Amino acid sequence: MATEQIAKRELAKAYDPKEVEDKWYRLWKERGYFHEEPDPDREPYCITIPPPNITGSLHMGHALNNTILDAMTRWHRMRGYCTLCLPGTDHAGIATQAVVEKELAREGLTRQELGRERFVERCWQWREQYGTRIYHQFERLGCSYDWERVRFTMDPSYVDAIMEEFRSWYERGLIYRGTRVVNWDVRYQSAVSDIEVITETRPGKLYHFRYPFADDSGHITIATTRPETMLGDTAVAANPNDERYKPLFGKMLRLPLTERRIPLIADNYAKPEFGSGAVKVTPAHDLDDFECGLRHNLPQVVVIGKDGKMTEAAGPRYAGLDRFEARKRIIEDMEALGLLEKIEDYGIQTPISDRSGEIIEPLLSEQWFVDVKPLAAPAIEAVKQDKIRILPERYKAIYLHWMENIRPWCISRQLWWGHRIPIWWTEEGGARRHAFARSREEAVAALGTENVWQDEDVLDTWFSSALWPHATLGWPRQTRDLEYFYPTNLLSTAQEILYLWVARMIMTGLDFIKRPAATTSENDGLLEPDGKTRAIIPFRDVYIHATVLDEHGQRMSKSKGNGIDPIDLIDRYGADATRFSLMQQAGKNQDIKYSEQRTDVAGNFCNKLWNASRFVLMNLDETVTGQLPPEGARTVTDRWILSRLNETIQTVNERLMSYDMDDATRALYQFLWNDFCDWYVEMAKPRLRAEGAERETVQNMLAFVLETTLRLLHPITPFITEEIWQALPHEGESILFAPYPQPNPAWNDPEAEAAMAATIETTRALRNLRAELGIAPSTRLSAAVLAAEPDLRAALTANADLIATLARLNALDLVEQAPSGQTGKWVGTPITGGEVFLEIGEALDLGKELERIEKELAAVAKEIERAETKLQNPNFVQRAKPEIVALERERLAEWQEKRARLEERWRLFGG
RNA sequence: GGGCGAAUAGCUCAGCCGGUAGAGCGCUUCGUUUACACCGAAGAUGUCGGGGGUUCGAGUCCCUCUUCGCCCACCA
Repeated sequence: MATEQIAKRELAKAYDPKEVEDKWYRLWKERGYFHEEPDPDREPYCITIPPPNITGSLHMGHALNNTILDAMTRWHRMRGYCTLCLPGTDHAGIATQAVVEKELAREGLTRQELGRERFVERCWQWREQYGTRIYHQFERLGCSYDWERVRFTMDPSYVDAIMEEFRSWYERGLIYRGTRVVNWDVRYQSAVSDIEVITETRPGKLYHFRYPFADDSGHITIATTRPETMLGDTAVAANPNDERYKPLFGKMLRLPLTERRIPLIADNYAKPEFGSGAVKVTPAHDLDDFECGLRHNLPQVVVIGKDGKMTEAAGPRYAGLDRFEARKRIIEDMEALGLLEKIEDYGIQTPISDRSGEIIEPLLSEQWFVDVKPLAAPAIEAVKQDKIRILPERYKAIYLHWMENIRPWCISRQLWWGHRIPIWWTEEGGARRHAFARSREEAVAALGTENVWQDEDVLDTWFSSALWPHATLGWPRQTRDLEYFYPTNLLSTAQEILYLWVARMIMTGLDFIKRPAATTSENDGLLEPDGKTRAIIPFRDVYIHATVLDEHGQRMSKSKGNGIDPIDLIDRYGADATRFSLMQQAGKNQDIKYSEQRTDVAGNFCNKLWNASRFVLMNLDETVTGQLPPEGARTVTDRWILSRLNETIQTVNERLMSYDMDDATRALYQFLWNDFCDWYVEMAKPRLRAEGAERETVQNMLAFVLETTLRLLHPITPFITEEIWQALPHEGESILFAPYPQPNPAWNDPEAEAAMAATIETTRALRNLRAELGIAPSTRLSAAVLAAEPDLRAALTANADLIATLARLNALDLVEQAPSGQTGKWVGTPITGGEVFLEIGEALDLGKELERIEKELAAVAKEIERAETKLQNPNFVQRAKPEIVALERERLAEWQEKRARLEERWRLFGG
């Protein structure tokens, strides 16, 4: 196949991304290019991709991230690393349960009607059917992931890892059962963790209620945004230093609408400056109140149930009402009792469940928690010591701050889809006991009775994804993959899951993966207190990519309908263009306003590459090897393009290394379009018309530079580069494994760069003259260059013919002195170190030419004035760095010379 | 309430260690020159958000204000 391509040495006339991309992806995959076995003779490079939810389909954030991941993978593969990029998916507890429940609802069913077992079966069916759709989308994007190593967070081997994690933490007492106020999602009827709650300021009301003293000696006013919780109040608190309440502490109040008597207590939690200074305390429905309640031994009265409806404890008048219905009735009732003092408009900080969008109900309930403090300590150290690098650097501080203030992690979820908590219970004589067990048998053995049942809850999805890097590589088994590929190299992800996921992977990695210090390097992790083992980091670099927003800077969301579908972009512009445009915008920025115009531009770039390649290919003889011609054969332009290429190679490698993909992409764009196409290819044209050595040299140069550029571009635009590379003379079976270009100091050539700069300036000056005089490009003229400076003369000697061709002239002569006495035939304009002239025949309008010269003179005068002012400032001359002063003097001299030449022409034309 | 980021041409964005403000798109004028009109050539376009400060010199460093965005936070 590949050999047929080589023999053809041509490309289709029009670039069709779809055809090229489908063909190559199939081939790469068939040939197993993405799969590598551990190779001890090479360095490993490994990425375990952030597993998308099985409910997910590719969005722009995925497209950006996976382009970055694949580009990094391809770059390292080409650099000779033994490379693994491991894909997978996440079972996504709440999200999946939600879609399956929705599906059931269409059939008129609820999960309760179906029963747990059958519901979980339905979830599995769903995942079989739709759970891997996104893999195909990754393929469309060109991701070179190892499809032989895909992992799912509910694979049996992955479950082993979760069991091991749970067992270890449970046995060490890090997992505990606790009764606390948790964030309750009323829609899904499950607890969610703090970081799955988003706070929104919503317009609302602040209600001021009066609570009378039990002895009818007056009342205390309290304020609340959630009146329905008052039914669960078990105290009113005021600040111990609040003079207004000091004499009253200990007195009892009558809680309106109930028969309850509650005390006025003193607690620092009450802020004297807020409202009346007194605050109602509802230990069962507010985290602060809960803690306050613990301090004062207050009863906890649950008045809102898990379904969001009022409980029996709320009293017969309210029980069974929805929480917001109850709120209305309570306000009415309080008003009727004359206990509603006032209602104010108020912006309420409202907790919203990230998943369901429901208002979170803080609720007292029994849950499983992980005490993460001891796990956080090493995770802080590893980042502080830069064993793990977090980029852009600003996220390091954010991470550290969060980790240092980390709170217990609620890991139980009242869902059915997920990993059921491996805890078994038994009850004897009213006393309950529990033990860790992977199965009923283990449970019976552990608890010593047949009367056992498993905990009903499942684990937080992040409890499983926290193990991703090592569990996907085989842990808890000591596999070859784990040994070789761990620690992984890069974790690139969105900023919103820095805490949810990244922090937790760092904690589990360091906690579970330990290796003998002697066999590891200092960079691999943290030395344990015993001095003999090392806790190993999960990855070396964390890169936080930008958020992709729409072109108006709005977050893309389904409800707003402003999302861009990357697959749609790929269909219309090609995966290469989509990837290129994403990489062009992927740097250290916080967000990307994505406009389709960027993809369009990237598509044009691919097209340009395609056509330039067609040109090169159609000008190659069969004998061309694509080897770099020997130094002696290279012309100034050849040396120049090599020098430019070398700089590009250096920039691209450096910038990829620091995750400045935007800079790398820009450098490639500019090199290919401006240096290679605009100048080198144009200058190659006349040389290709020559015969023999001259033609052969330029053919080989074109092939060599283009082939190198393709390799440089391949991580960003994999498909088009493979297609063209196969048609060019090349070594190897696929560009995937071709060596990535490395800088070669020998190609660095300031002399050639200077000569080309002069050539370009001269060409432009001539074109500009022509355009300003309105001479049709088809009119052939003669021109002359007066090279007053030896440098300019040297630079131009070799390129005069090329300049003539590029400026579309009959001939360009290098002359000793300005053509004079021929007013009306010659026009001229100064350039650096000399002057260019165009012989335009008799048609010149003298008045117009004078005007043109005067315009130029005015511009030059401005520059001279600026430089002179600067140089006349004694402070500048004395204090600025000498080389800066010298440079300024040089510039002034240059401008003065230009002025002299212009003035001379002005006089010549009768000014 | 804390923290972070952004503000540069009409639009989207580059500008590293302070030393003559750049690109792409759009715009104007030309153009079928044997790769490309998804192109080429020539052009026009800026109080670098405001105000202070440091400096011979500030888009770049410091302070401050304004606007927008993000993250964190238990204020009823």
